[in-house]
Amino acid sequence: MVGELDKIFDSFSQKNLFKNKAVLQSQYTPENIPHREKQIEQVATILAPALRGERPSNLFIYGQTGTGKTLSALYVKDEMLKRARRENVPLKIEYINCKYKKVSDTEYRILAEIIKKLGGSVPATGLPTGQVYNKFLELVESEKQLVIIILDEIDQAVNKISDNFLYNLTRLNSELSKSQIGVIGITNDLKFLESLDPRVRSSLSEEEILFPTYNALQLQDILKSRAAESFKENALEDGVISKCAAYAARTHGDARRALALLMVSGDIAERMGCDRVKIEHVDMANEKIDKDKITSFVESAPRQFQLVLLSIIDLIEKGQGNIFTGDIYNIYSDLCLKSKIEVLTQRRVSDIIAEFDMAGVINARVISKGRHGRTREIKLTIPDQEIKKIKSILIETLNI
DNA sequence: AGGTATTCACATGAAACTATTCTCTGAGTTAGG
DNA sequence: TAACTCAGAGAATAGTTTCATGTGAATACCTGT
Repeated sequence: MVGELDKIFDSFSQKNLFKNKAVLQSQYTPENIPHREKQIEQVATILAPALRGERPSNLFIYGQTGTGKTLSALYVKDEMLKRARRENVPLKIEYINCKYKKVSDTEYRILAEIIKKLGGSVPATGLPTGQVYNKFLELVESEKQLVIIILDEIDQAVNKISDNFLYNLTRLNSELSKSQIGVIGITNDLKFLESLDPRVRSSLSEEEILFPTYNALQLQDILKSRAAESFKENALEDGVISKCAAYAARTHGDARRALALLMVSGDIAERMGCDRVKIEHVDMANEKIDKDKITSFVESAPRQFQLVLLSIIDLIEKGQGNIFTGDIYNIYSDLCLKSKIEVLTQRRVSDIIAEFDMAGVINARVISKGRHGRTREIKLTIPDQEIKKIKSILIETLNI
């Protein structure tokens, strides 16, 4: 049955360029990680004592997005666990991503997450944090073992919680007798360390490793090795890979982006019925990625955000050159009144605008107009042809 | 003319408040022995 | 009597409001020439 269906699907898309698309997705862990041998080696060296049952130094990894930090860390983690199992070393390494909301972005949730991974359980909420700490300690102490915790995107956790959490975590060892804890922090915020409390800094970053950005050539290598597995033979025209690499290198050498670019290019080529991926497909893919990011953000944004954005678009369409916070707020509050949605304070709207800026939907710059005060000057980053489409999405979802 | 002081229109921060979500607890209820 | 249900208590979060303070430069206001 399944085989028959497959045949149908196969004949449907004759121009199947992919061999295994998953290889290009970001969750995929490749066999070898090009141009990170040195970093991986360093990580391994630092963590190696764990295999002898000694507590390794706390480690701090930093580097821009898409430089292979997480990948390398996970790779070392897997290798070490394999080894530990073989040699019967009581070692646990747990990976926590502090960024994904709903999963863990507060002290409580992170702890709960760790506990869950260690095999315990706590209610998702409702317990005093101190009790969760105890539970965690109990769990670690329940047998003699070494626990290494990898905290990815650790900066997210800290600016949400305060660095007390890290301080506690690094100090826990003094309360443990049988077991020990090691912490690996990963961040892409290069200034993160400076902003930490000195006490935390010194204990957390006993060792530091910087993951440099990839240059275009290195990106090409990465793309080539993945393309070989993901695309069918001869599916890529010459120059496609270097074009992807070049685009990604322009945005601080982000490998993740390079891979996404390659994948979307392949999708586009496939859909257009081409039997090879051409260079122009990469250009289209590049635009599409930007566009999709904005569209999905806009679609999933809360109502109030959408209203604010709609106000901005209104102002743009009225042809005003410069748009300021005050103007937006006026239009916005009118809009709210008309559609009977409660009006938020200017303070809040100001924050919403700032968030749009962060998301890259708009480009806001704080300027001073002298006697006429200080405000944000706002430009939309959505290309003109897209504005209408976004506007209709907004109107539709807002149901105005 | 050149120098200071004001002043605007918000930005930016911190604290406090609100609604909501989730668990746990224990009283009251039910069903079976 | 054990199991079950369900309202209420407590804890925590997200999203906001309230209050407070900060700020860059165009303009108003001096000052001495």
